[in-house]
Amino acid sequence: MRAISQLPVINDQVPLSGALMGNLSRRIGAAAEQLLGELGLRPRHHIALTILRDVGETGQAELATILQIDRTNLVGLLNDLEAQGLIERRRSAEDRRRHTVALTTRGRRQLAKAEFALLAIESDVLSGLDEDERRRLHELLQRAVGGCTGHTPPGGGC
Amino acid sequence: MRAISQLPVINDQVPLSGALMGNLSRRIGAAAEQLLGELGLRPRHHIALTILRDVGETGQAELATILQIDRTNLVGLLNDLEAQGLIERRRSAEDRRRHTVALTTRGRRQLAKAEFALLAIESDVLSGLDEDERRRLHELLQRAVGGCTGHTPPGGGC
DNA sequence: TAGATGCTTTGCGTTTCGCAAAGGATCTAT
DNA sequence: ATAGATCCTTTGCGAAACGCAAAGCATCTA
Repeated sequence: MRAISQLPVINDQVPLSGALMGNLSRRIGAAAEQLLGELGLRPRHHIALTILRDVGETGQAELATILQIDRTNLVGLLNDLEAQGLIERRRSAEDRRRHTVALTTRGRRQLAKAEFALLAIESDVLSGLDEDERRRLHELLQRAVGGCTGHTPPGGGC
Repeated sequence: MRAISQLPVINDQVPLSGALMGNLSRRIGAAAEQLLGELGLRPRHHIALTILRDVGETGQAELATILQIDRTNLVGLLNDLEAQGLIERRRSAEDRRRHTVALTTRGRRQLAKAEFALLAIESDVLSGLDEDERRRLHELLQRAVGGCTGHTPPGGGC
């Protein structure tokens, strides 16, 4: 979490927003990583939990696609989460080969806890903006992500 | 460029902007990486060039601090750039132990070229926003980065 | 019954970093 | 001047994060 690609500080002379967003999200990310660590999670665990909450129970193959990681690596990730009791693997009733993954109540609580703490981090990093501006920023970002919102389908592209 | 931590797609139920910015900057980053590759640059090269343009001629130790990377690794990065004639190492007149680094004219041109192309990428990724909204987004981001703008001093924090 | 599919495990190779050690050049202090 | 620090460079080691391929088990489909 200290690589060059992780903490560039760019004074964009050309109106490039990408660098600014990258900078801010990295600052947030750095703080978030530490915070999540205290909860026994790594960033990717948090991401996986979030996705699981949003899409609901899913098969592993699909989950790997959404997360854009290799299936074999997803296994280890899920093992971690399962060991902490945050998710459950269930055999699908229709196709008993499949393992379906779902958040447990404990997982839901942990996720909520993490997000509450993350909110505090953001307030801190975005302290240059007042309440109203933060709202507008969030709204603009959502519209920007828009178009291809809702967990980029298998293709990924947008 | 396909790691899990690189392409999370989060539907923030809690108003978290970090995830959204991360998402957008990663989309931009992915396209940027390819584009830069065609110019013979890697993202970190681009970052280094940008910093060099902004801060002007600097010693390597200071540069490493700004970039938040190890001095020993900076050497290789500079070797790459020097091999392409984008930067120059000069021995400092005051302290001949020091190597001072500066953009060459060629480096300046290459950087301008890269930024022009990056602008096109952003327009594409931010197509959900109109001209005016993009301006506002950029302004908000700058204000957010603000507070501790100007290349985070050695401490880094902000 | 044969073949395909889904999850898991293991192991290999790559890339990217930080860090430590050592050497040459040069500055600073005594 | 001589000793010690400082700056850059090189080399090598080790860790972490991934992709990928191979193989096994359970299960579905034809």
